[in-house]
Amino acid sequence: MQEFNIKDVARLAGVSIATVSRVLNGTKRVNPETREKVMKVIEATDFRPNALARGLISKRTNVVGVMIPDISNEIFSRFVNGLESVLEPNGYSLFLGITNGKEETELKYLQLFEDKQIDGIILSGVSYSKNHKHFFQKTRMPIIVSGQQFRDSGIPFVNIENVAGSHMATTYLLNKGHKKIGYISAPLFDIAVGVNRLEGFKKAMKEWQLPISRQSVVVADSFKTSSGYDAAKKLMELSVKPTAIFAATDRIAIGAMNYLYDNGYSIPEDCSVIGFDDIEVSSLLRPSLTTVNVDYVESGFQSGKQLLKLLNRQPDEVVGDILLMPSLSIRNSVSERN
Amino acid sequence: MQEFNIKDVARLAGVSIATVSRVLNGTKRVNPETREKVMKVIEATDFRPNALARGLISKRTNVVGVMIPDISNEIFSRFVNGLESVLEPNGYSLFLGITNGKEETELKYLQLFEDKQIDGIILSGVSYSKNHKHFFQKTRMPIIVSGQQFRDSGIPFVNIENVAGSHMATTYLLNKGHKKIGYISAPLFDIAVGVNRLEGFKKAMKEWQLPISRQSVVVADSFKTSSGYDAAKKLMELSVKPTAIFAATDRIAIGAMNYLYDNGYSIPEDCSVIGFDDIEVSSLLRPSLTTVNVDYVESGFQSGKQLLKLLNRQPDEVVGDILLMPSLSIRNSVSERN
DNA sequence: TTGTAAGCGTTATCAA
DNA sequence: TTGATAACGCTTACAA
Repeated sequence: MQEFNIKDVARLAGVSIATVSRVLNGTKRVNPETREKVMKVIEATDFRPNALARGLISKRTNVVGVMIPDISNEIFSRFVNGLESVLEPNGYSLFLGITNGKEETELKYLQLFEDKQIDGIILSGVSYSKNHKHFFQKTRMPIIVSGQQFRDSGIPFVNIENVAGSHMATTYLLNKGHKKIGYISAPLFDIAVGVNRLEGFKKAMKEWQLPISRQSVVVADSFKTSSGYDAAKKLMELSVKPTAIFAATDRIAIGAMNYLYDNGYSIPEDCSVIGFDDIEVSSLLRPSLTTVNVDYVESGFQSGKQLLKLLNRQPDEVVGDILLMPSLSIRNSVSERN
Repeated sequence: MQEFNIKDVARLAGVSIATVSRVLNGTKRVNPETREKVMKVIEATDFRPNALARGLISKRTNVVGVMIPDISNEIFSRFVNGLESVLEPNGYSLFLGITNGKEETELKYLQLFEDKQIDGIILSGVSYSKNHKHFFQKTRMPIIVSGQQFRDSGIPFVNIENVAGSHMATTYLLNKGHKKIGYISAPLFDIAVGVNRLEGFKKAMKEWQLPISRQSVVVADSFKTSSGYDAAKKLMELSVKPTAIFAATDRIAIGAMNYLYDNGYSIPEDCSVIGFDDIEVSSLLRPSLTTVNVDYVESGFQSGKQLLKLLNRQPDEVVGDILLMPSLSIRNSVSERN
């Protein structure tokens, strides 16, 4: 590949390879004159040191491994975006592991990260099996997990205040006069998005001393739009129709909106809709979707920052967890109700 | 990092490191018994060879560098998705370079790819300066470029039939009876999306012997929704309003739709809208957007396949270019007109 | 079939 | 301040 190596540079500059290495790394003192001489050769030959050889001995590769289930999901791509914005300026590049949600692939990448002597790992949307746990216990790699937390693993996390977020959305609806609120939950195997967001809804309803009928909470089959569509159907076919629907994710909310649209309900007059995530589409829809804004770019940014802390930490320094507070993006899908 | 190395395995198995290496690589014949013995130690110790050391000598890293301007842009994230779906099963992992459109960052990653002895490069949405050209001429790395083409570079490309696509969309409008069509072009510095798509529009109009007034073609300031909004405003303020708007990208089309919606025009009754790309939102909008479907996942898939060909090619084998034909996604934003 | 030993291109250690 | 030289962990001739 590269014709030139450090040996050639040393020869051309009339010094030893050790000196060239010192110039390259800025380590230790080098006589300005020799330094100049070497630099000239380096520039003239366009020499660049082999990163593999470098990493082999120095044990540092300046690469961070990122593992996510799906890059074409906006939530993760924005996360990676935020990650990159803090890691790149600090000299780290990204090694991307896309798992498609398969545990087997997850474990494969975890091993690959070690094989390649990557400096640190960022995880988001990955499972937490016995095998994972085993890996986490054995490895010495710095790890940050985002959008979830691995209980008792000691792995620092960056997560969203999901409970507070849905509490916020529910309270907003309640303040607007809605009492009959239908909740479309995300699948409950997802603790953060499924369980926690439902919890925030229940909490707010309880605070207003409003009962939650069994039928008014529908658990969507998946995170897809179509599941929101189906769930909204169930909700609107109840004898007591809700005046507002709160969906655990924007995608699900959009499915619900489409059901309403397709069946002649006007939004928000006949039924208000509120979502969670604030994906890009939400502001583009007409009516635009009122939703809980989660800054996934920021989440990536913070995750990257935490990893940098782990990478540069002092022996006794502790890197804590981070919880990001969502906010409300008020748009046009919710109206007043008496 | 890894406590164990090949030496330890060799010692524990009572063989030489060369034998362990042979077992590891399946190269050359190894006595089944010794092989068994070694395998047992490998499994018992959970030994995994150091990829850096391996790459250093073998000159292969099983890593492909991917360079794109923005991962949070759906078009690129789907592209990466397609790429991964063909590269991962073939044993390659992705090294991701996000450039944010900065030439400086592009060049940095190009060098990084070489430093890290990456096996091949996939480029999409990158510029083509003198420096780039220089790099491409010097490097021996297999490269595939997608969504664009580097003239006279000899670099195989995978691209979309942009001219045919917009010709198709225009013809569709014409067949629906539209004669006064407003075209919102993407910025013209982008050859593929700006120039080529405009060309297809003009071609179709010419075939129908319809004149194109100067005002009926508006070049958007950017690829953003807001630019589509502004452009639609210009179009609808003309003395002769168009009965249909063709926007060079869905994002721009959505901006146009929002302008129409906000100003009391109903779609498609008052004005039809057609887009290009078929991003996810388009099917979610109400009315859903009729648009030219471009399969970016497929584009990534094909790019990956072409790179694999380059990586495994015979000395005299030629890897050609690929042009992907888009199709029409007919939805509800276009109506008949007399 | 197996082992010895020479690299791969760096950094790090120790003298000089 | 500089230069030999020994690692780093592996693959691969070449010998045995």
